[in-house]
Amino acid sequence: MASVRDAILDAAADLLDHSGPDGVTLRGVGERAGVSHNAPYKHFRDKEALLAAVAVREFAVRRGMMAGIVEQAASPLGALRALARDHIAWAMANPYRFHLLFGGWTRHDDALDEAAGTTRLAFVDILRGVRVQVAGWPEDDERTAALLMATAHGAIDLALGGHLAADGKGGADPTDLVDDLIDLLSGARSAPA
Amino acid sequence: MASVRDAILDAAADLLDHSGPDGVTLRGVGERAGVSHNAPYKHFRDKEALLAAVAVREFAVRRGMMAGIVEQAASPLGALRALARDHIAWAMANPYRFHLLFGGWTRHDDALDEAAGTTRLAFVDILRGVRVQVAGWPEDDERTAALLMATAHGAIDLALGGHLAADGKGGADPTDLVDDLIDLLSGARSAPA
DNA sequence: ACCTGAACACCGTTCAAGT
DNA sequence: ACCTGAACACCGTTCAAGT
Repeated sequence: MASVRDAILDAAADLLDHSGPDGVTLRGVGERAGVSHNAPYKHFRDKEALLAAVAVREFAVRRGMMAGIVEQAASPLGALRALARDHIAWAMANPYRFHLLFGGWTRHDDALDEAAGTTRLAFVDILRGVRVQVAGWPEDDERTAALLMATAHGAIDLALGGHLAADGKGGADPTDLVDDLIDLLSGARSAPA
Repeated sequence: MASVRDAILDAAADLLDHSGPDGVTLRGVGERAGVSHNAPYKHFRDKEALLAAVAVREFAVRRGMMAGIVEQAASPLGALRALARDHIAWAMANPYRFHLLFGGWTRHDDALDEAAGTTRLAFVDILRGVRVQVAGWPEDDERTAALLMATAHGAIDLALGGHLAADGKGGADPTDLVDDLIDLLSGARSAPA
């Protein structure tokens, strides 16, 4: 085991976390993985395909985390709140991975599309449970999922970019904002106050 | 007029729109502006400072657009909805500019910080008017602004990345999602349905 | 099938000059 | 003060070889 392919993926993920996508150089990956600077080309079409493979692997890990959180939650609404907290904490701690998974992909990749789609459907499934539990919750789970994903994604991206200053009055971190939205969806009036 | 500095900024903005930040090469900028490939260094510290200057200029243009839209609106709530539509349309039509202005900035830049801050405050001012007009609207304008910005930003970024497929059931474009949130904030129950 | 080393066409940035 | 051309240290990618 511990194939060269896996060593290359590990090296790429490491470099990504420490220096961002531009820091993932094929030469650096090769050195870290103990192979030549273009050995990666025997396993991945090019740098973009290598990063896509890193993303697919991380999507699987995230899906596993989600399942564990849902299992331990006391209620669907509790699961939703725990998922949001976990997702935000993961993104803030791993900004480059977050951007890799949920940012724009330059090229279409079937495996990546499927990994993202499966993860999204798992989330919609959880929302179905919330709707049944919470009176007055919106009917359209796909649309509510899109709204929650948009707010969480935007809050994270703005916070990472420093556009969501938590200092001074009115400061709110991503978790606060998503909690506000969940309150609104639950029917509590004047949630952000 | 038409200083070399402006010609360099125009060239950089052009290249950005057509090929993204990686497509903004100093050599390309120089050629397009009719100067050598390192003349830009006499006007900007480096490539990052050049892009920051492009962003500052675009922030000013956007602020002017905002003012015009607010002037023409029939009510504060109408102004908010029109602003959201305009912002989303601008971002979807100019994805690289959107990412440049609202994505992460690698380095701190005073002019950029001020341009973004001024634009944000203008938006908070508009929300104050909405709160007065709409009964039941949340009290904390800064926080409501953050929530609206997060949702719009996230919806745009996900849509640009193809993560918000409008095909199939449950599809929703960014404008729909922001409208849903405004409905929720306005007190309409079960908005997304 | 998997890997290597040399090579090519790019980059951003620096520097010694020029006006 | 503003600009240029050569040069340096990088990149991603390709290719002819090697096992």
